[in-house]
Amino acid sequence: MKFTVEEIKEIIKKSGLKATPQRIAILDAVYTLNNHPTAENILEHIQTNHPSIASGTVYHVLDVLIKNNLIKRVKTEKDVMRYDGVMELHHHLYCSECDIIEDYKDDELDKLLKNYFEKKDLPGFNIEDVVLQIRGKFKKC
Amino acid sequence: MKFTVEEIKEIIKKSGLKATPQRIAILDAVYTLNNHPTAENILEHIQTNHPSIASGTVYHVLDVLIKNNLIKRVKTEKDVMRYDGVMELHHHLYCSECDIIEDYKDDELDKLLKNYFEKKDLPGFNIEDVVLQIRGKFKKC
DNA sequence: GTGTTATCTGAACTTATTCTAAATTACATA
DNA sequence: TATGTAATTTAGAATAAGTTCAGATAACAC
Repeated sequence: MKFTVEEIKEIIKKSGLKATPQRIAILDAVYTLNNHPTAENILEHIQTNHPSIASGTVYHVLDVLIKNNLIKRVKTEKDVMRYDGVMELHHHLYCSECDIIEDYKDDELDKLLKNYFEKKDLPGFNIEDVVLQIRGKFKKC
Repeated sequence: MKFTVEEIKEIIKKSGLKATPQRIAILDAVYTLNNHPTAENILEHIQTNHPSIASGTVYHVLDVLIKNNLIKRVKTEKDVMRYDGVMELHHHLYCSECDIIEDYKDDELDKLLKNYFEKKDLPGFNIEDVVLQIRGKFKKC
């Protein structure tokens, strides 16, 4: 997922947000650091070109981007938050050895789940989306 | 899931651990506070009967219980960790309005997933288990 | 170009969790 | 039942992620 600065600016504006350099840099970082970066990772990455962006700004901008559906938080078992710029439905491979979280996408699986949950009614609960946590180990680990 | 103190003691010893009062109280709390408690919730709960258990002990004991497969961490989008005493395979309903995480268990679903992942080979990854994050909203919320 | 309002900065603050060194205790063995 | 020892717990200090705030700055509609 690689966009030009202009494209990122457009994405931000389309959500009704002001396209500040900070927001552009941070959204660009989430797109570029493809492996579900932490706020710390993002801060580090943007510091090369934008040495003066405050860490508080990174957290604040990330929240704004989440509220406007431009990025998502990733569920983990750690107390550091991680972010995801891929908004289309996809699943996650979690490695028990390393911190890498990899995307997993398969239409057959999504159809299977859609079918299942259309038949199955969960009383008292309205489903918005269903994401698989596929836990295991990368062979290289 | 309700056990007597003696039963909990047995569960701990069966894992080769010393059955200290702290471990018994904390594991009991995880079982009793059924809705995926935080360390804070656990500390609060045990303080009634064990006012002197240190908060550091709670964190440490929880780690020990995890390492010995007596409890699990629950993946969330928050920076507070939550714990789960139910070790058999099950899925989770996450509410977007409140902090409740509810268990979801269905054999049909598990069969479906088992089938799918037996056919599908994820190259470079060995699957240990697959848990669904079912995101949505409780009707009461 | 200007004004208004949203946004950003930097530093202080909060809070969950970890660390550490000394004190205590479970339990195997005598 | 008493004892020794290694494991565990304690209390409090340390850490680090994330939040807050008031003043400074800047985006963009006009």
